[in-house]
Amino acid sequence: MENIPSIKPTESELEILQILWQLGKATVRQVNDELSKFKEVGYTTTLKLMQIMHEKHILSRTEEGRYHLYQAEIGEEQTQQLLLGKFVDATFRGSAMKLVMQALGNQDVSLDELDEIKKLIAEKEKNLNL
Amino acid sequence: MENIPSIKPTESELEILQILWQLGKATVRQVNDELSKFKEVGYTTTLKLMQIMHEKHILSRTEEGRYHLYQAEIGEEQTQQLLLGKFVDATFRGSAMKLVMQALGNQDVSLDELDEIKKLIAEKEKNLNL
DNA sequence: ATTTATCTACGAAAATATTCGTAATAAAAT
DNA sequence: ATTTTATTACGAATATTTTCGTAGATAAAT
Repeated sequence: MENIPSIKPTESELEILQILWQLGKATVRQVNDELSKFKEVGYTTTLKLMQIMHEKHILSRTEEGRYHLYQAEIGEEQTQQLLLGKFVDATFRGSAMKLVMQALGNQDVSLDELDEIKKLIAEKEKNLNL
Repeated sequence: MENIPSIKPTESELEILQILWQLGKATVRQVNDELSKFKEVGYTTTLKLMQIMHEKHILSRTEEGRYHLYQAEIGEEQTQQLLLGKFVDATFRGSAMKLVMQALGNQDVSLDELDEIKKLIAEKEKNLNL
């Protein structure tokens, strides 16, 4: 880990990353099984994608006997941060504020979660006031 | 307007939409000039894209003498909402909460803006408590 | 009136992303 | 031992997105 991602994973790559962030290490078969739960995808398609991701150093892999164990080389939060920045720029013209307002306004967020957000805001305000 | 967007504009299309949302109506030349401020792009490239967007009913156009005036057919907030939903799913596994936390934590948000967000949260809580 | 500049239409090239077929290999099952 | 199954490697086909060259038309400039 610890390779600041500067290139954006594609959508398919992100799907695979999500699975690997959850599983830690996994074989192509495992990843493909997970993918198959929500989309039709051939085994060799997944394989090829993971090989490409390996070439790009998005994934590392170790040989375990006959097969390969793959692992994400870029961190989840790190990647989310990168994608979030680009998304804010492209979709909200750089205004994180607008994005947050829309997300709070229209996506599902529970009371407890709102509380957590309030805490975070309080923290932030404290820091900004220094 | 009033055509709920279900297809996602591509990145280039979104760039053009951003400009048209700002300008209202505009010619290809105007849009291309705006685009040129932050990226190299040939006139015919922009033209072609806008023609394609017109075919897809993302843009409407009226003929004014020799040239065309284009206008966004899908609303800004509507589109942001659509893209936000997909983005939350793809990047934050559906958790708007996580997205908001990350956005507040790491993107630039001012004190005033935090205040606004607090107000929105208070509103939301009121509604949820009913 | 001719030339120059500007616009649209169109097709196709280039770049990028996704999918999959086939072959080689090795393990597992019969 | 042979067959079946599962795996990787590889190349190429397909699909999608982006870019741009060329041609035709019309207005503007000379």
